[in-house]
Amino acid sequence: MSRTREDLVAVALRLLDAHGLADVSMRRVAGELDLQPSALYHHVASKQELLGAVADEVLRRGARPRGAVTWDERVVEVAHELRDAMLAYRDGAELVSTVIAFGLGATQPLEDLTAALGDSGLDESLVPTAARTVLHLVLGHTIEEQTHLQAGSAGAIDADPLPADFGTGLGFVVDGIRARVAEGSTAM
Amino acid sequence: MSRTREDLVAVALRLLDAHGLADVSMRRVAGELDLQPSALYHHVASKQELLGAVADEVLRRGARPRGAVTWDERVVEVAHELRDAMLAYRDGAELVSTVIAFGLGATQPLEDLTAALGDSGLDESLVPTAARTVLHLVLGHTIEEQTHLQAGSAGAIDADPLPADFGTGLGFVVDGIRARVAEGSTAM
DNA sequence: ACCTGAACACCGTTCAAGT
DNA sequence: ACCTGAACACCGTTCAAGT
Repeated sequence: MSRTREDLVAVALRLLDAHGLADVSMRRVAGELDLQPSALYHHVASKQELLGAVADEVLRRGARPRGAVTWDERVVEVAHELRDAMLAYRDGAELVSTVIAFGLGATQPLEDLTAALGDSGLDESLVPTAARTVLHLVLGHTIEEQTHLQAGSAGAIDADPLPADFGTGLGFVVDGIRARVAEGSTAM
Repeated sequence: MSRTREDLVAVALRLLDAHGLADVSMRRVAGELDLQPSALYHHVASKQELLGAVADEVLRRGARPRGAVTWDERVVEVAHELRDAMLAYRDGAELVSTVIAFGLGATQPLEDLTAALGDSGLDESLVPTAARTVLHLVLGHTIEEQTHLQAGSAGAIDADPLPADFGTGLGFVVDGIRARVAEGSTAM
């Protein structure tokens, strides 16, 4: 039977979780599918496109029902969902960050944050910046957290404390946005 | 004459700025110095160590005299210095972020932010998280800004607006930290 | 449409041997 | 101490040819 794009994504995701991002190569993916490397290019245009699809799959699998009603609780909810989705796969945070940086996928989190902040009453010219500020914090924190966790699980005496607390860092940013929301509404 | 470690760093920095991070390879650096690739390993232990030294050099060259006296002005000053230092070299933000993530250098910015926040009156247990929150924002924002600027200079009709404003995003974070400082001092 | 086989132009790193 | 030469074990991508 002929392989599908979904087969490539599934194999790449398995290699990612088992061996890390550095071991997700086109040649390895092809080998797992008993194909020549060149055959992959019938299903994806490039390795970057494949990684984009893998990142989207990581986020899709981490999707959860949302319960928050206020904008600030919604932002915190989306941030936690994103973090947990990335932590669920080895090198997940590095993968998603890379894909976002190169503009090849993983656009949902920014859209969700933008939607939540659109309901905040924040001046609409500030919404894109606020959404990106939250996104950058979540990505940066989670890369650091995951590196730390993976380093701990492979060796070390075990479980020294994380260098930063996610909820606290997120609180700084949300509090800063909230202050600007209040400022805007009193100026009206 | 025999080459020094500083020669490798200088060549790598030149390749970085001229061709981008992807073109900084051990073989290219060796070629520029008329050396065999294996000869580089007499001066650095690995490519990662060389990139760490290059990142430190980028930051060293971007160092400026500091004028701010209050903790919040100092944080903003350090943040702008870091951003400008990275923007001064092609792929500078990606390089510094990678080096920080892998723990191979570029430790000065976090130290500077930690020092500034140590004078804020913020509960000392929150200082590491606050410093990292600022650092993650600066790195994430600047990677995005530099990608956008480099994409614009290579092609496009030119200069569409940046997706986020640095000062505004930094303001959200600093305001959030300031709110916690105020909270701590009233609780005392 | 899907795949093979072969090639092109590369990588980082190790190690015996030379001076 | 510093470097060469050769090797090892890889990369992403293209393209003519097969079925």
